[in-house]
Amino acid sequence: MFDLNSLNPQQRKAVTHKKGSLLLLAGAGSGKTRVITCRIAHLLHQGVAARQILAVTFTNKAAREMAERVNEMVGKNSAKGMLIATFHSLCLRILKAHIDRLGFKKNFSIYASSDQQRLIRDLLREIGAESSSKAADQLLWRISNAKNHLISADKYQASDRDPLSALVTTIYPRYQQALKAFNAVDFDDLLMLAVQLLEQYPDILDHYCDRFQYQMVDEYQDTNPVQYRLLKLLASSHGNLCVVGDDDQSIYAFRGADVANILDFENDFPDTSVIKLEQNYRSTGNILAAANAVIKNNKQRREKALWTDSGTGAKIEYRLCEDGEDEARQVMEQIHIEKYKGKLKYGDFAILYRTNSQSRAFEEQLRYENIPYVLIGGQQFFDRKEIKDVIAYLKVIQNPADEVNLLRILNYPKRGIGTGSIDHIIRYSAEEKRSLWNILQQVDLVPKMQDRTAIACADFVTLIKRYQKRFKQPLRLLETLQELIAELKLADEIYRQEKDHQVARRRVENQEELFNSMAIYLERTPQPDLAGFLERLSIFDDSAAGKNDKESKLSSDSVTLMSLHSSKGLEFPVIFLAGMEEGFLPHKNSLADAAAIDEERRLCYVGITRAQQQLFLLGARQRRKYGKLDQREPSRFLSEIPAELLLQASSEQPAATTEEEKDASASNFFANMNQMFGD
DNA sequence: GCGAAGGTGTTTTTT
DNA sequence: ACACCTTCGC
Repeated sequence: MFDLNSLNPQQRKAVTHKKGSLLLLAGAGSGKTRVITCRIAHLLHQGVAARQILAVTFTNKAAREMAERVNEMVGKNSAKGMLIATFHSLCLRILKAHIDRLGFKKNFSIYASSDQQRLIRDLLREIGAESSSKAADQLLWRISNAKNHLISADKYQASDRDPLSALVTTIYPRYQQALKAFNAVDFDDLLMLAVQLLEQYPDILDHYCDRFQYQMVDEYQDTNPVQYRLLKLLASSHGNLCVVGDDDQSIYAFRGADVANILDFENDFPDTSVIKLEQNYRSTGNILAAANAVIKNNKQRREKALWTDSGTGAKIEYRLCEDGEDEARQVMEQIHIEKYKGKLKYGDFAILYRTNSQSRAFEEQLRYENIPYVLIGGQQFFDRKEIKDVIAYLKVIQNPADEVNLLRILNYPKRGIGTGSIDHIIRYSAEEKRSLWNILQQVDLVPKMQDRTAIACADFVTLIKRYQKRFKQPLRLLETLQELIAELKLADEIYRQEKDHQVARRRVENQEELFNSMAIYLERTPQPDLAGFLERLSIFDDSAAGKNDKESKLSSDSVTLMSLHSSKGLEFPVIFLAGMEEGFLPHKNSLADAAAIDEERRLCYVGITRAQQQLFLLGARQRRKYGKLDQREPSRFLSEIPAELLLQASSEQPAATTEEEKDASASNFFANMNQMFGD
């Protein structure tokens, strides 16, 4: 249970607020997650049924953590029936129940970026346009943007000022048609189609309004127009919407987030109560002072006065390093020192950076030092070809209309259906206006087909159908997956294609990781099925990913590596903010645009405010880039931090490359240690 | 259908 | 620098 007296007056007011809309402006570290969870507990306590409560977050991690905390507070049983979901999983739920009204079948596929890419490139090729992956990415970006702004394919307008938009007007409708023909939706469709359903069908809207009498949204400053519309619809009948956010932590403008949503909330929802949470319970005074000093350089923001009563704490340290490798080494050194000095665990440290590619140097160094770590984000696991191949099979088994994935596996592993035959079948399917799967089932009716190819196609169809049956047995999902991979002899295929045995073995092991994902899924799901497993995979639930790191999973005492974006909402005793350089933070793509620079500054603010006790800022003088050396400048944000808060050090050492030099740097580490504890 | 050779881009952030 | 992809010759 929780104690209302343990909350400060503003928090208490927020927790006990019952009906009507509520805007909670919660500064970093002001205990907002605690307020949300307490509020849920309080509602339950007041007799609100769990199933009437909806809490929406942006990330699966946040959703999971919130659910855990509520469970701890009120017990698993009382929390049963409550829905804590991300925007995407909430919408997926809505679609799964009602998507047939929009002309899709319930076994629809979800297209992630690689599927989208393939599809767009095919469409570009069809109309004879350049179909490079870059061109496809640009188009997908535009289409995604349109969807985020609720602009459907028929409403999309080309603009003279935007040379690419003409192409979007041709491709976007075709893309949507193809998706529908393949019984597939993409990530943005999850939201857009859910909104369409709620707008077009009052009975569906009523059902959800009625079901979710109390709604809470975390990180409201990051909502984009579709998400805003969705919330507005869901709260339309009762207005019991409680949104929590901080305009200073708005960092998702690039995917359509509009800070105006939080700034105008009071106008949108009449009779809104506004509560500000300004007391910070996370960081030391110095860290807060630095954060405040940086963020105050932004013009458009709600003035907030974060304060703490927990003392000034240690100074913030800035290290100017020689290069990227040196930067990583400095972090390792500091981890050893702090761990020894402060009796900290590895799990108390996080290394944050602007771009995921920066993780590599740290990973190498952590591995070299045998320090356990977890890498958050970067969907590289599912981006691996060998994983995508297996998932393609599963998607086709689930939904044979999915032609992107059907074509991916039709001749993989090789079964004697060459590119010529495939082209022939595709052409025939277009002429007959029948789906590929439809044609394949009666491939003997296709004219001018070689017998051998026809037999191969028929065998393929039999295989898929056989597994469709097998995967219907929920208790044998794992075994069936293993049988499928064994029957396809995918391991042999990998060893045949990949000459390097080490690499090949790694790939095979990666495929086997999917078994772990499946096992985890089966453990956690009351009524498992193939569709549910695929959903988990495509919605990037990192718990479903099984993650490639077994050790760090088991002994969760690991250093955390992640991008600034994924660090939002988290906190660590010691934070290393790496790459404090112009071009990284602010990122080079935002240098020309003042609004973008402000967003980078908020990103910096987010990073600083993750630290509870100690903050280390690092940057390099030079970095290796495409093999060349690149000179770097310290980030402008560094100069916005008052000098008296900073302890500066610059690494004089040239980059150590040989083993002897590495030893030298190790002895240097002990020299530093002695210096620290000498007197 | 295979392998070699040459060409390309990679590095913004997420569901 | 390197991995990945496409293309071309067989």
